[in-house]
Amino acid sequence: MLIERAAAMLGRHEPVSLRSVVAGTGVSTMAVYTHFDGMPGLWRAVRQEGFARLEEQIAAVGITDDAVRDLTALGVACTENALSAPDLYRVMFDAATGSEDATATATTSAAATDETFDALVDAAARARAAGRFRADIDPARLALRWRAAGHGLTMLVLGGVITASTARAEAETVATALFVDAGDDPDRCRRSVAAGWAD
Amino acid sequence: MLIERAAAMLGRHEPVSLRSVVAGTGVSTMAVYTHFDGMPGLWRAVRQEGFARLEEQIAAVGITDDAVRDLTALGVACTENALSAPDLYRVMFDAATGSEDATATATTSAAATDETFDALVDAAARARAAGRFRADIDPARLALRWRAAGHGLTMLVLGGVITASTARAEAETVATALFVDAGDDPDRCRRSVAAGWAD
DNA sequence: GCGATGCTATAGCAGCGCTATGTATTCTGG
DNA sequence: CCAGAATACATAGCGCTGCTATAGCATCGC
Repeated sequence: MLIERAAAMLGRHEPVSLRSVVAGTGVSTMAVYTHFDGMPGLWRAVRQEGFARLEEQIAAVGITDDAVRDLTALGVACTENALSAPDLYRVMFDAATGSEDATATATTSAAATDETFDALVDAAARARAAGRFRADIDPARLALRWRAAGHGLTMLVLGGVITASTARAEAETVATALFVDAGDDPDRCRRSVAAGWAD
Repeated sequence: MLIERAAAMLGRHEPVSLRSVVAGTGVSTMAVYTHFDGMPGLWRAVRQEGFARLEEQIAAVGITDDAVRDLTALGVACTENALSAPDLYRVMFDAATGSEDATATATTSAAATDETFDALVDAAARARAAGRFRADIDPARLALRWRAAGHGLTMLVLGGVITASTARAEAETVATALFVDAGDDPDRCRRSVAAGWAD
């Protein structure tokens, strides 16, 4: 399928153009228009494919009785997904790539993000129910803070500003700071966060 | 100059192309090649212009005796700079935009980031010297955490995933969590962070 | 004054996304 | 089972992109 092909070319740092993506497949450029309504539609499909892969990786994170570990591990899964396919990640979250209308991209990203984001919110809610976080903590807000911080570190890695190992170390500190701020016990939080990276 | 023109067109959401940027200026397309070595060079120049403006806005943040407030305010200045010119911010930090070689963009961003980043590191160092942070805190690492979190929230706003007001609220919580984690007194930290937004 | 050097304008290249058009193929109704 | 309708296809070409080769012009050193 053209979507997988586009994603593969993206990973190989090859330019993905209307003509290059259909070259060798035997199909013509018109197929892109009948199936995807043009290149913006193909980018949209690639974006959804990226979110599907992210969702898959998110689902692979097991649920344990340590919800704080789970919450950490979910964030780690997002980051690992991004670093394993940087260009795809950029297509997913950067409205400029694919030169599509920014608002359309935003809608797609926001909707697709919600699904993968639910897992983090659930983990945060479970942690609160287990007494790890204060009762007045909004799980969605806490998950957003954690996800946004990870997203920022990831984007800086993708932009070449910092290295992946630096981001890894700082993410651990940030996670601990956020979760302790939400009410978790510092020592216990540190252990849970560390466990979140231990596969 | 073509750089300002390109930045202005970027802000007006107009497509910035070789021909469109020179249209009306009287100069020919060749000027872009003699002065900027092609479109990638022009994007590089626009990026530097963006960092210059950011540096200007960073410099406008006054130094007070409350270094934590200053550190917060510097992060706020970065965010405000981004939201006031979203497309320019994307060009600055997104390697894909301008379709330049990713590594070259990374080098430019990393180097230019260092200069604007120094102000945050200095503020963090002053806060540590004032006893607000623990002695074992690395100012550069703490500043990176704060900046990365703000960057992540900003990118999500630019991507349409969250609103600016949501980012504003979460940034305050994140800043407090990070600075308290670094050793600051919770109540005092909250006041300083809040003051960071109060212009 | 004059040759040399550097900048500029023009024309044209290959590539891009996209569309109009004619053809083939596949569903659908009787 | 077959005619008619609807859909998907390949081709050719449009206007645009970044870029470059060439020719003309200005300026500077001597």
